[in-house]
Amino acid sequence: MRGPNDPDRPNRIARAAITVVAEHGIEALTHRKVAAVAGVPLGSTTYHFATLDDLVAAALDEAAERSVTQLRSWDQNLEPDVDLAAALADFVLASITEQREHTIAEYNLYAVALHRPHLRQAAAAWDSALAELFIARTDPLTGQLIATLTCGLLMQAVLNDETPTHAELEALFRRALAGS
Amino acid sequence: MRGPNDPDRPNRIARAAITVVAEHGIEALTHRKVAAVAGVPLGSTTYHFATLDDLVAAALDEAAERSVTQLRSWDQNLEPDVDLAAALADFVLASITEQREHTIAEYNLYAVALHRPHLRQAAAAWDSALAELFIARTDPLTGQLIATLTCGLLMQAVLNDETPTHAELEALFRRALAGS
Amino acid sequence: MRGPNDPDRPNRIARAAITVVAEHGIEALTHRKVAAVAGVPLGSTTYHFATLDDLVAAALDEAAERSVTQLRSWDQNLEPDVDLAAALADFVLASITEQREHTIAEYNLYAVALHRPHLRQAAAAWDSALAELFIARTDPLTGQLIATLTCGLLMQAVLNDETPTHAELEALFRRALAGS
Amino acid sequence: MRGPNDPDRPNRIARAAITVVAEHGIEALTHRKVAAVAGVPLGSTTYHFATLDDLVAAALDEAAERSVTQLRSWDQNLEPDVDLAAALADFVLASITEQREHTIAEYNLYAVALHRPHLRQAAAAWDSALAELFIARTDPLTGQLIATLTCGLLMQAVLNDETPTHAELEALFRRALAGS
DNA sequence: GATGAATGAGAATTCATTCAT
DNA sequence: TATGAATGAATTCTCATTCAT
Repeated sequence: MRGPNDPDRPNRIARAAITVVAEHGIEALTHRKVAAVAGVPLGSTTYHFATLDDLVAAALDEAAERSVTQLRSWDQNLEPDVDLAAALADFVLASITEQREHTIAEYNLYAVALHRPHLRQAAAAWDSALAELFIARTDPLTGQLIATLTCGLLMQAVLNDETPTHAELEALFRRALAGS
Repeated sequence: MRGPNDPDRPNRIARAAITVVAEHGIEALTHRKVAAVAGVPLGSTTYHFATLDDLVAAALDEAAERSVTQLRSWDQNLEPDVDLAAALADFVLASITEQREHTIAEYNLYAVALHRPHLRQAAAAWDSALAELFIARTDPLTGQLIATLTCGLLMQAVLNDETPTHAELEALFRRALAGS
Repeated sequence: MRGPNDPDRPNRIARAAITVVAEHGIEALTHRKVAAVAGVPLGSTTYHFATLDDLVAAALDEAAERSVTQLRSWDQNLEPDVDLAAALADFVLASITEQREHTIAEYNLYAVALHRPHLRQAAAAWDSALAELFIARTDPLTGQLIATLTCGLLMQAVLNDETPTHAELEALFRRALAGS
Repeated sequence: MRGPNDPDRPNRIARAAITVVAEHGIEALTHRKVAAVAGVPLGSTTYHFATLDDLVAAALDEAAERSVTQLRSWDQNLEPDVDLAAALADFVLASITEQREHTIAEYNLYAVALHRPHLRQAAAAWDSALAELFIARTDPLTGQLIATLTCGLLMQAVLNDETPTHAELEALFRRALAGS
């Protein structure tokens, strides 16, 4: 259902906003571009998100939620006796290849949250979810370490034109997990 | 010297750009705001940086350079027998308190670099400098680990309203250094 | 009765329009604001007044009617041997204090009528009523003089931040009545 | 001189604003219409008058100033032994015929001033000028009476489709002057 | 070299109006 | 009948950029 009464329209608009941010950056996020990408009339974007701020907030929420959902699903699908270091390397690689657009959008939106206090909560939620999940699999200190490391890795990796190898990533995680 | 012939004007403009980005985000960076913050005429900003893109690039270069310079100076001033974990915790804390504006600007500018390939080099330089420096103090794997962890920590810390304690930071670094 | 079937709704909407005009001026009159002030759904304003022009016309009619009604009631309640100059001063004072909002709205709506020929009739009606009434109490020339003077006084008074004193107003009216 | 460097541009824009208001009312005053009437680029209107409020204020000032200037010039050109009642009738007639556009604009702008406190000063200045001038020719009470009467007459006359006759106006003024 | 006036392109946003329900 | 979701048109306003001085 994609007509004027599509109840999913707000979501579609938010997802389009994520795409625009991923492709052109937050400074290129305009109602017009989002409308074009979402395939909805211009008025529809302002109808559902009265101000650009609302749109950014919705996009940030949506991105964070999708991210956490994906992370949890990844976590739950791990084999019981999985090699965590290798699995984490897989996760990071997926995040910067197939999920690249999404990861880039997320970091952009995080950057926006830096100077919009009311968006910080959503941004912090992802960090917390990451940490909690890894803590559950290891211990508080190691979990936090892995979480923060992952955050840094993703950021550095999407910024670099060269994708790190699985071996490099795995070595880092193995090293981080070593002391536990 | 602050007149029309001040040879430091380009730098002053670039620094003003960093301030604007730190305070209002990249999407609020305009020639006008920069001119106002720098205390120079509007025409001066376009004279020295023909397009807004040039200005962003200059700001990113300046931010990265300042950051690396500061990092190196921190490194060189460390006592020979310093406790690295504690020193790193100090560094992170300073980055998110006294240097907060600068750190925020830096992450904003990195976010911009995500979708402007020609800016990525400058952004990646900071990552490299960080890694090299820590590698020199430890070993390749540990150094990379510490560098990436620092990157993640700064990002997370600057996003959170609560400043992490020195103890928490130190514990994380100590844990990361443990296996070396 | 204030539900969907309230037969007074059109009137309530028209009165809300007067309030909006009084507070923010004709250029701020929108269906949305009127709906909010009237406490009715947005659709209700367009249902009863298909276009904004219709709404303005209804507001002008309502304002003129209220004004005339009030004027007549004031006239009928005058003591037989009243001092007309003093009574007129009372009337003007009341118009720019208790009735201030209404007076302001009226002048705004008159201004609108200046370039909407079909609204001029309603606007002119108030002038006529005023004149007729004063003529009945005096003579054609004096009545017209008093009416026009009142019109000017209201406009000037409502534009000035300082309220004229009763004595000033009375003196003016007494002077105007002097020749009769 | 009508090019980009015409120093009279702000004035021309303000005058165009008066024309627009006179023809279509304050609610139709837009930067676009003013630019079209003034024959200047759209950007020029916002360059010289950053907000629509500024433009309205400039128009009001200009209208009030022109009005006062004209009034003073009329006053100074009166023959020493002129019949004031007849001269005033002439003045009013001219105001609603040749000067009709200007008079209408003025009343519109006064209406705007009703809910924009910072514009009221300019509006009140015209009233004061009118009163002072007539007071100088008569006495305080009569002068004020004539001034207010003139104000009311102009308002009523521009609102009516029928122009009052010279005789009617003269009779009113003669009656108002009678007691002096 | 330096400046700031000028302008055209494009932004967010608002809203009258329509129309399905 | 009554509503409010939806949209396209129009508005104010901002600004990068150009260019005469």
